This record gives sequence, C-alpha cells and structure tokens, in this order.
Amino acid sequence: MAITIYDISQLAGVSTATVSRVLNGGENVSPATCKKVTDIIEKYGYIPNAYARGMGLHSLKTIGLLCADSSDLYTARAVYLLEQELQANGYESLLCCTGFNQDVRKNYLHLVLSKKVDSIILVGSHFIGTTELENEYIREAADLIPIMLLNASYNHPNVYSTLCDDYASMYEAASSMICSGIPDILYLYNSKSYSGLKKLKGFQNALTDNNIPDSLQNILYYDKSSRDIENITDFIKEMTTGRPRFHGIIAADDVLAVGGIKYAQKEGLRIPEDISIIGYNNSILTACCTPALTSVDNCLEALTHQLIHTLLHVLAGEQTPQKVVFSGRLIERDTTRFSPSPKRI
Amino acid sequence: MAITIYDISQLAGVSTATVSRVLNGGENVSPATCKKVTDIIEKYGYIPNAYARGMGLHSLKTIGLLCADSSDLYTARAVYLLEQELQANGYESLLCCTGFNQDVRKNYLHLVLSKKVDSIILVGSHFIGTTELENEYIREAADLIPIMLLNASYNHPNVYSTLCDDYASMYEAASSMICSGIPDILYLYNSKSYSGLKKLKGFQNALTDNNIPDSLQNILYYDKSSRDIENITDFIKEMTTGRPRFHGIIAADDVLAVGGIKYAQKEGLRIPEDISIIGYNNSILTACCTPALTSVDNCLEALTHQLIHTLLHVLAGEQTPQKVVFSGRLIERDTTRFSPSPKRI
DNA sequence: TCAATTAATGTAAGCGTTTTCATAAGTAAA
DNA sequence: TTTACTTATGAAAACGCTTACATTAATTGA
Repeated sequence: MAITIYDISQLAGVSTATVSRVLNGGENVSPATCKKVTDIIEKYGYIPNAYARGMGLHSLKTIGLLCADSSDLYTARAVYLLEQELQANGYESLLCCTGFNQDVRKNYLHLVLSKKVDSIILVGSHFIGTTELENEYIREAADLIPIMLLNASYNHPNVYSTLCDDYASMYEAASSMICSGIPDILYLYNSKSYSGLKKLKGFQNALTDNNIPDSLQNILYYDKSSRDIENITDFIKEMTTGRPRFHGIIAADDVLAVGGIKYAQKEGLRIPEDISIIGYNNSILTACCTPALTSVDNCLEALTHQLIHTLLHVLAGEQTPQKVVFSGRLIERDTTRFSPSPKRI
Repeated sequence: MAITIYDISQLAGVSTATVSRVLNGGENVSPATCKKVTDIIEKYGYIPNAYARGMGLHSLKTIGLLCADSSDLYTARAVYLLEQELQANGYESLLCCTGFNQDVRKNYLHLVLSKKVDSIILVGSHFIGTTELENEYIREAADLIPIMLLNASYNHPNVYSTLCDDYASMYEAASSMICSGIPDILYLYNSKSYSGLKKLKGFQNALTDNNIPDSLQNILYYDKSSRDIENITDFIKEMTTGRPRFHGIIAADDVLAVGGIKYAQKEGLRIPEDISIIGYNNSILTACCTPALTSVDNCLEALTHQLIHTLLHVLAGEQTPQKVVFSGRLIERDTTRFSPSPKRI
C-alpha cells in the first residue's frame, strides 16, 4: 500500500492536519514543524492522493479538453497552445479525443464532468450539432460548469465562444480570387461542422455577390476520413473529369489544398499561371509544399490566448463577454498572384 | 451542491449500496430495482463523483500520457493512436505536455502519479537523460507503477520499452544513399535525445563502414526550437556557405528534410538529379512536398499497438518482454533515385 | 414441512484528504 | 498580574463513493 498522510504524520510526530497544512502552503505552521514535515515527505517520497484530495477540495484546477482527433494538424496545435496557457495559469488538462461519434462524445463528456473539472473546452466546431436535440448534452453540461468553445458558437448563458469569423474570412479569400479574374473556382471541403458550413456560405455568397452564374459553381465534399494526400488527389480527379475546367481551387483546409496542388501538378497545370490555389488554417503545410501555399490565417494563437483569458475571468466570477470574434486574413504565398493588392468589394 | 448517490438512493427508496451496485453493472440487483434506480439517475442527470469513486476503487483505469510537445507531428500522431488504443480497452488517458524542461517534467510526473494512474506512458525519448541522476525521477515512478516507453529504452525491471531500431534504420538509409554513389552527405538533426543520438550514430557508422573520409562529414545540429521551414532553410544556407558542395541530405526528421528540399530549390538544384534527400518518420509531410519525400518509416502504428498490448499484459500480471524492437524501412519516393533496389552492404 | 441454499437488499466501515472547531501556549496591552 | 489576542496544533467530522458483512425473503430439496 502506498504511503499516506497518516504515515507521514506519525513519522513526523504531528497530526494529519498539520501535514495537510504543510502540503497546502504551510500557513499557520511554525517554520520548525514545517521543515520537519517537509523533510519526512521528501525522504519517503510521499505523493498525496489526488482523489482523496478531490473530495475535500472545492476546485481541483483541472480543465477538460475535448477534441475529435488530436492528430489533426490544426487541432494538435490548438490543444498544445491551450495546454500551455492552462499550465501557465496553474491548471491541468484532461484530454479526450472523442472521434466523430456522438455517443462516444456524450460518454466522454460525462466522464470529464465526473472528475469535477472546473470547465470544459470543446476544441473545434464538431461538437455543435445542427439540431437542438444534438446539443442537449452541451446544455446539460453547461448547467453544471462553464463550457468554452474554440471556433464554434452556441447560445447559452454558460457557454462562452471564442472564434474566428470563418464566414468573412472565406468570403474575402473567394472575393480576392474572383477579383483577380478567376470566376471558375473549385471549392473543396471536408466538414459540415458549424465552421465548415460558415466557410461554405462565405464562398457561395462571394460568388453570388459577384454575379457568378450557378453553372460555374463547383463544390466538392470530400467525405472520406482519410487525410492521405493521394486519396484527395484521386478524389478531385475522379469528381471533376468530364466537367468544365476550373482555374482556381479554394479548400477549407490546408491538407485539401495540398491535395489540390498535387492534382494540378499531375495534370500538368502551372501554379499559379494556370490555376490558383488557396488553403485554410495557415498551417505548417503551407511552407512545406511547392509552391508555397496561399492560406487563410485564422489566428489560432490569439484565439487560444483569448479563450483562456475569458475562462479565467469566468472562473473568477467576473463579467465577461459571451462571444469574442476575431477575423482571419489571407496570407499570400506562391499558389496565387493577386498582387499588388487584392481588390476588395 | 451537486446531486449525490445518497440523493438518488432516497429518491429511489433504496440504500446507497444498491445504487452503487446499479452503477457498477447491476450484479445482484433485481431487474425491477435496477430499472427504478436507472430511471431516477437518468431523470436527475446524476453523474457519480470520480474522486469519491477513486477512493474506494482499486484501479481507475487511467493511464498517464506524457509527451514533450503534443503539437509535434510525430508526437501528435503517437498520442492519438495511443489514446484510441487505450479507449478501446476501457482506459482513459491523462495527457500532459511537459515541454523540454526537466523540472516541469518531474512535477508533471508527480501530478500524474498522485492521480493513481495504473501506468504512465512516456512518448518519445526526450524523457531519458544521459546521466543516471537525470533518470532518477523515472526510477522513483517505476517503483510505484509500470512505466512504458515509446521509442526509448531504459533498464529497470518495471520499465517496458517499445521502439523502432533507429540506429539500424538510419544506417540503412545512409548506406542506401552511399551505395547509390553519393558519399558527400549533409546530416541534419535537431534532437540529442536517446533516439536522436542513435540515428546520428547509425549515420556515422554507415560512413565509416563505407570508408568515407572524415573530410566529407558534414553534420549539422539545428538547435532552434522553431519548426518554421524558412528558418531551417536559412540555417542550412548559413551553415554550409563556403563549405564544399554536398550531393545528399539526410535528416532525422521530415520537417528538417522539407527544409532541405526548400534549400535545394532556392539554390536551383534539381532533386534528385543534383541532390538526394531522405527524411525520417514518414509523416504526412512526405506527401505534401514536391517532389514527394523519401523517408524512413518507423512503423508508429505497430509500435503503439504493441506498447498497449504489452501494457495490458503487464497490468494483468502476466509475463511480458521487457523490450520490443521493431525495424524501420526506407520508403522511396521522388527525392532519391536508388532503384531498381538499394544495394545492401 | 423444515432445513439449507440462494438472491436481494441494507448497514456501516473505510478510502486519504481537508477543514472546522477547540485547545493550549505564547505575546502584547492594560 | 490579569486580560485579550494571536499563533500553533490536534481531534474529529465531512467529502461521496465502494464493499464486506449482516439480514431478510424467496427458493429448493429432502
């Protein structure tokens, strides 16, 4: 059996209360006693049992971090940034990768709630369903503790959202391409989540507002879970064969955009002379591919920083905005040529 | 105050013991009572307190997952795969990103231990120091629970290692390049961890065994934390200017290799005609860059699968190997041309 | 029919902490 | 010196669960 606070108290010749006080900062304990106890703890390598602790303590300074797939480039970065921010503020993170199954999600949420976390951060908009029924589990959780959303939005007094305006960002990206003289654009997306649909809408509205005829609309939903570039390339080839040519690709994710680059190269198209390509997320991939990928930066660092900022305020019981929206911006690299400066509408 | 098992027992008109039994699988409870209790639990949205639970229960079926930086491409994938395997076997994961600071690591290890985890998985070899003193914290932990190492190795009866033979893999990669007629190779690495040094040794021995003169040795340690491709490219340029030309680059990580590709392209070198490049990890980046990157696959999926397999055996008290070693293999793509088949020594 | 067995449920102890309250000792103010 | 206040410490209750053991009711076998 592991060593307990009682063992330490006996060895030090004091009560468990005194040991507990030493453990919790040593207030109201004489320096001599404090040292004596600390030495014993050190000597025997005593580590307090967090669960017993959790029973007495009010807060455990733990935050639940839920995401669908932590190996996704964007999610991984978000998780890392959040974890670092939390750590800097004395909080621990409990990570759960729920995958995309609604039931698993619900179970995980319960699991996390049962650990008396102070709050839960939902990373990405996959968690927000389109029907109220789907979101019931979020409302239930929000009745207990504050829920923080990264890149999603939900209307509830105890749910706080920090997000990038994906609609506007995509609208701008599409407009830039259209204004540079490319009306026939292939749009690639792989998620019908909250933000996925916002982006799509931004793209569509940019077309409409620029009077692009419907016949030029070319929207492709890549529904395979595989993020293998080869698969994406094949998918584009397959879905576009026989259709009229297009001179631009806009993707809702950098990985898809890279699939686009590879597709173009296979087809012998020059980038950006024959075809322009824009990605989304401004991930490390933008610098890895050749030519370097133009992409929308959705300021993940600012988002995560703000989210934790909001969270700390909420936990402190202070007044905080319910929703903070950042705007992304297009980072031009070598897969487009809009210069000198993209025209705005 | 949150609703407790006592509240439920009162509402259902049974004892807390019965509710607990229902919660734990409903053995020795009549179907009628079971249903009654379940309904009340459902109705009031009762979620058991995991900490109170942790006190009574022997195991909490939780595994600590420690890594340096979960946003690293390779680590992120490893973490994801491990989490999925654990989940499939009814275990939860407690993720901690320790960064590269030894003290933070030690604290985190304690934190995780205090949560009564059944085991701790250390992802990556950063955790293993070169001196025994540095590894003391691992020995301490291993005295309490089994410690699992992914891609590292340490000698202790309660530490289990699952790894890829990085030495042999790198030796093979380097040999392939040398045998294809390229003796002047630039070696890039960014980690002096256990596996980082193994790879380096593999490279060096391949040179020695092939009688490559020392004058052709060109080993570069990229010590900046930034994984920005641009920085890597600049670094290579800076460090090699004025030195004799080289016709091959071998990198200990795909990101570095992509930096090499970009460097070569900036210098106007054709790949692989003028310069051959090999990466390591066989990550998604290999497919993103142009030309597609030849890389060493260190079979991460097999590793994580085996590690969890071993872990489950250890936890079940069964006899298990202390160390399982896989071998990586070179996946040839378009940054090299060793075909038809690389000569072996 | 009655003892023996089994099934369902309750009682209460325990898990390892924190924390309230009480107590003792020491210190400053009168 | 006495009183009031502070400081250091301990005793014991509380936290919300699990579980060993006790009890009761129902079932079986003779």
